Amino acid sequence: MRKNRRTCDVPDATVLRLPLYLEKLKLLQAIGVEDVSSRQLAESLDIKASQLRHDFHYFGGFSRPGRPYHVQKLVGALEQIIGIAEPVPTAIIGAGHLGQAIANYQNLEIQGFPIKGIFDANPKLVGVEIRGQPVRDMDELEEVVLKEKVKIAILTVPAAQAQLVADRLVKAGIVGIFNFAPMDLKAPPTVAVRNERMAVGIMSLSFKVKCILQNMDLEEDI
Amino acid sequence: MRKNRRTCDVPDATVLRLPLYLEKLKLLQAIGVEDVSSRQLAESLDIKASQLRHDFHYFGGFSRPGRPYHVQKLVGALEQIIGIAEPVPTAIIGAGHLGQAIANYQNLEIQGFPIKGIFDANPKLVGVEIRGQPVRDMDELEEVVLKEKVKIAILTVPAAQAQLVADRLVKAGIVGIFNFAPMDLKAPPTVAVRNERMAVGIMSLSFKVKCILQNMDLEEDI
DNA sequence: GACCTACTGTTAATTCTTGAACAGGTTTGA
DNA sequence: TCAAACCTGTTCAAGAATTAACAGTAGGTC
Repeated sequence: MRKNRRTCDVPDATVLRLPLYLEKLKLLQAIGVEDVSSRQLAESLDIKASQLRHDFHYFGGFSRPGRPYHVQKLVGALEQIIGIAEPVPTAIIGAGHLGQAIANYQNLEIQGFPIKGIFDANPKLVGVEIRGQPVRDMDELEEVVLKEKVKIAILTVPAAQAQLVADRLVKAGIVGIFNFAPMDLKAPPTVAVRNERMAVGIMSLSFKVKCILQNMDLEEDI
Repeated sequence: MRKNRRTCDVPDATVLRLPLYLEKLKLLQAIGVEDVSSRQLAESLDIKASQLRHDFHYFGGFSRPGRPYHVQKLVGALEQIIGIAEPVPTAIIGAGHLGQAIANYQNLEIQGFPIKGIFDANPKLVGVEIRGQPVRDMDELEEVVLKEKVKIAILTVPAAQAQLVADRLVKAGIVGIFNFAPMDLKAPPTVAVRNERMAVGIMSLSFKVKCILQNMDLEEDI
């Protein structure tokens, strides 16, 4: 019991690296590599080996000292830790371009997030088939969430409706919300929310672009 | 000159918050608010006021001591810093669902990133109109980048082609690449790259979901 | 004018992250 | 059997980021 609790008390920075480790390891697995050392794995991810071992140390016991990691075991362990050892039923709310883009992204299913429902309020979209399943009316939301035991909702509705929909999802028993609407959602602490902001991404890129251009100008002046 | 250089020597963590500040400030501006204190602004963003002042301190001189910030001035200053005071010509490479979703996201243009070209290798997509402009063939890429002075490219092509396209973009003189392909791009240091990984987002969410579910189980057991 | 309140810019302290170091354990090969 | 080459788990130091504290200014009010 204590161990479970400890497993969750991990820095965010580490949690964000776990998927990267998993991805690389699956790649290695696919080409038949059996063992990998912390140095090899870290190098391919452009981080320090000590950091990787440090990260793994939060969970402990991925290898025995002296031996490199066993790729397959490590993949299994990471899937357990991330919580995708069992598929996590997922729904997409909002079947606009972004919702469709995500629904069509087949890797989602492979990575452990089968799409159990796609919803939209627009009657023109309801009924349209996306990757073999129909877009459903928002009315069916609670019913499907309950029946399919949906745990995670991917929210791609307009900002104006995002909080409203989120409240419905929370009431329906959703545990995690992946929000693409350009606004920060509020939810009780029993629901995990991740706000994905495209604007943040492109603006932080723009900042760096501006710096590069300035430096180029400076060097020209010399 | 020195000041410019200093302006770029800012922690990533701070840079990532600048767009959030800007967004909130624009909202305030839209409803006619003229002044805002660090405490008010920080509270609405769920961060500490001291952190906000600390962030602004890297650039300096947004207000004079004793007086709150002037919303309009602050918006202008942040736009300068982020590099969107002048529009930044942008292109989208890959007109699949994700590319179309981004192209249709009108806020991009408003926020300073006008789309000067949408490209795809698929002949079936070439010519299709998206928000008033045709999808172009990849052959035209270099020409358009040069003519329209495109600075940032949004990459939504399959992982297998991402690096190839990126190399072409770099050669063509692109300064920033916003990469949505599930792989880390390599580029020379004169080109800023931001790799956006959806898998990382949903998996880190899954980790938290798992922790919440475990804690709920634990409490039930008591 | 004097005082009180609200505010910023700046520095100092604290907390979090990262990176280095090292104490063993394992295998290989002479 | 012993040494050399690797390897991990763990601890410790260095470096960043966040938060708190404070000095000093501005404006309002009596």
